Amino acid sequence: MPRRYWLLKSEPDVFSIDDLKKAPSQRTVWEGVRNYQARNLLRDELQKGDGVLYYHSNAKPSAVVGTATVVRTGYPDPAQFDKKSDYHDAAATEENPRWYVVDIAFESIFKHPVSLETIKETRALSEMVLVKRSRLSVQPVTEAEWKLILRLGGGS
DNA sequence: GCCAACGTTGGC
DNA sequence: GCCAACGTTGGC
Repeated sequence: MPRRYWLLKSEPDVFSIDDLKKAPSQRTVWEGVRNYQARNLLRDELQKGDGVLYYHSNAKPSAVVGTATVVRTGYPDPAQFDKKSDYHDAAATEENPRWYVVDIAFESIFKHPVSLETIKETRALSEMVLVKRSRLSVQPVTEAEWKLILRLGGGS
């Protein structure tokens, strides 16, 4: 399987790319996804080594702000079993987990964040899931989209 | 902070 | 299985 590409959304107030850069080993568990379609992608599709566009949603401005790498494939989200967590799910059990996570590692912060506005204005990016189905928080990205966004981001 | 879009729940 | 009610996301 060749390397694939994904876009992951996070609100910077909750967990920004700077938080990822400062995290231990510059890694994090991508916890808290509570949408079935996104869950299926995390559980079944994201592979070690895949590229991640890190997107800040609910931000000023909302933008792709850098990149990360998948470093561990899907496994049950520990937070669903944690009664004290905001992400606790009473219907989930260790035998029958409902939600999944991957681990990602920091890769780069763009010199120039690629804003949603720019993405909408760029014809070659107009088919991105981000534009078409804006609410999905884990999305596939094509290789062409990946390359163009990295170019627009101007490196790290 | 508003609210449109969209996903989920649950009664029937 | 339909669909109204409700909750959440996320751009603006």
